[in-house]
Amino acid sequence: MEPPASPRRVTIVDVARHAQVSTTAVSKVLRNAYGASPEMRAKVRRAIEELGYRPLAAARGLRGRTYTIGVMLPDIRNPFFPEILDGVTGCLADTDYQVLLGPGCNGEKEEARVTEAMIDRGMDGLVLVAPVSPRARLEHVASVVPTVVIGRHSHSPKYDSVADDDVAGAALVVGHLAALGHRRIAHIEHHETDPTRIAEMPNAQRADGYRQAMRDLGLHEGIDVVSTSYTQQGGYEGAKELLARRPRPTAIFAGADIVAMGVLEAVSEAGLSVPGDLSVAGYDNTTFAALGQISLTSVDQAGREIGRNAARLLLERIEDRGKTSVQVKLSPTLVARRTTARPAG
Amino acid sequence: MEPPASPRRVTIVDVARHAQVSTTAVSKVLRNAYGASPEMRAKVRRAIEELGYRPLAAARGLRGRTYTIGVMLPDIRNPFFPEILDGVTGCLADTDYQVLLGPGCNGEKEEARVTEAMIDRGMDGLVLVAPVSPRARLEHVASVVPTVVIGRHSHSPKYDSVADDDVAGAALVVGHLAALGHRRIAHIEHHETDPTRIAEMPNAQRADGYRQAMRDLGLHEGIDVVSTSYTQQGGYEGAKELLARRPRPTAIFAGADIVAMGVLEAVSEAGLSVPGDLSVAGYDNTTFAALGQISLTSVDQAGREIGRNAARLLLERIEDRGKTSVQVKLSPTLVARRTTARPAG
DNA sequence: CGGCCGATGGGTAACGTTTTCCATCGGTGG
DNA sequence: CCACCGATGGAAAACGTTACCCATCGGCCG
Repeated sequence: MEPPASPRRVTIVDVARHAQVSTTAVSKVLRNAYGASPEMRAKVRRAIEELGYRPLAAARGLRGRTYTIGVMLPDIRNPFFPEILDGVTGCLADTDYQVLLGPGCNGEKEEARVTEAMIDRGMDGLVLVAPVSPRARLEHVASVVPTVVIGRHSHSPKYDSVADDDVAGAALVVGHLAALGHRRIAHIEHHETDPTRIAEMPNAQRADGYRQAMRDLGLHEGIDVVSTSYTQQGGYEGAKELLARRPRPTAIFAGADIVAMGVLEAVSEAGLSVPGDLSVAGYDNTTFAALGQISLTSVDQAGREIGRNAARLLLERIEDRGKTSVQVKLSPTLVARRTTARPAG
Repeated sequence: MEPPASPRRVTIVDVARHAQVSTTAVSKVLRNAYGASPEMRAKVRRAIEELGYRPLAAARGLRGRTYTIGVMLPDIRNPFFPEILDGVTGCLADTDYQVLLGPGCNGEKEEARVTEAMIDRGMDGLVLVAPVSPRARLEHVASVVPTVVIGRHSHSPKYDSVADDDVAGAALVVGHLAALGHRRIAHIEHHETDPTRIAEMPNAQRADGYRQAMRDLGLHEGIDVVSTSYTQQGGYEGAKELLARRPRPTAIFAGADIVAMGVLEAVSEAGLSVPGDLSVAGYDNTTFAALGQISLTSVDQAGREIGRNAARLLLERIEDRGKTSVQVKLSPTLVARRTTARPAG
């Protein structure tokens, strides 16, 4: 009575038979390959339509491509990453490629597992967003499959990279606060331990950019950096420490929005008001920052633009694996909101 | 000088040769299949280790499984979904299965594209989180590949479903507000148009639960529902409308946290204070809600538990595609925070 | 008119696994 | 001692697609 559970998938053979041509011909049409006349293409396309044929990626992957791009995000929770993803998918929407994401992975081990899994699944290209793995690991991945790395300030000949200019971003914040009249501007950074990564990571760049901007503005004496981590907890602890200073800083530049959230919590707990007693700025311009209740001054990284560039570079590299690597550096912009104002007094 | 770009991947044949056995034997070991002695297993495993062999999922998929589970999330931005994802990956961590995510897809068309893509890629099972596609579509997917649906209150014989008891969740909120002394408790719902979906969608259930709870508590006259959408904008507009009522409601139950964010914005714009002039509650207990600056009373859906259940059911269904379908309904809990209090006067 | 060439179409061997057999072998019950 | 049996191992045929190469066929050039 019931139709059989799995009515066997339509294959390229079915299409070929239905269109009265060879499987080779169908394959050529599928790939827009050379060697098929317009009439043939039309005939085959009709047959594909009529039969509802869809090529099986696994089978394609065995010989050619899987038409799949893998994107590795370090943390799904970070509201900055969806922007990047939108840029990537947007750029790939008109192509035959399909984007698949790895599950959030924090830590080298998880990263390795996910990248391996993607390679095993024959992905045609990988986009690694803010990976924490050492550079050698990234280069190994890139030697196996076309790869674009987002958010690392590295210049590898093996892969392309796209990143924001974090030094400039930090300078924007410092400049903004200084223009408001702040002198004692403190910074909360993410503590980096691994020496092989230290120069490449955005957090290090932001801290460097902060120091440099302070010096450039003649605020050398106001430099004050606390090392915790890019988490809400890290922001809370960092702020606790900074609020105990005498004299107290009049502004805190948190290295990430989530850090700023922790700062705001500590500040409110201390009975101080923002921006009356203290200005606070974040980084990433996440959804949090834009919320009316928070309205956090932050740095916007143009995530969509980053994603778009990454996708474009990846497609180019898939077409020509030997091409010389490219580094794209984009300029962030400042979004001033209600957590920053002139210092009191 | 340089090693060749792609030093050919290690295949099962290499392993077989290295271990001096047949490829069949290696395959058996890989799949823990019957017909291999302990010594043989040890020998093969050693060879795998020494050669760093990893099976190619694409090739496996052609005959057997790809050991890949696809998870479709409707919107990466919604901070509730990562919880579910954690539950799924956690449950699958000890297995050979790898989770891959579809990119955020809002709308039926995108959903169809992503599910098709996953099927084409030979995924062994699918987890669909809060899909908006009509039921017939879901059943079609489920007939092709083992599927678990999260967040739809449907009872299909073709797929398992896991959902929260949204009626109970709404009752928790109403009960909480009523216990605080509120009588005029308004609700902002997501407007559902499609009649085939209406009973299944969580938003409809929440609205129903709200009405029912109000009646049960004798607050029939206080029932007031505004239909907008589950977005910040929807919350903003809905609140505008509700704040214009005379008498004004003393509490607003937003159908989702993101809606509550819009409500808070409108309330603050109107010069009213929360919870002094108005209590506000959300739903989903997202990261937003927990932020100290927001501290929104919300309903926690135990996302991790949902994900865990979904993964478990999916594994069972992969093992036995014919098994009768199961519906799991979990109980939400209320998280009272600082946006709800006794009404003034 | 013969040879060559570009355009078109197809035959067939991969690709790396799993699956379905079949063979062997030592032991065991009759 | 023979037939049978469970345990073990392997040969070979799938799986659905693409890549490589060859065949054919007009037309065109010399």
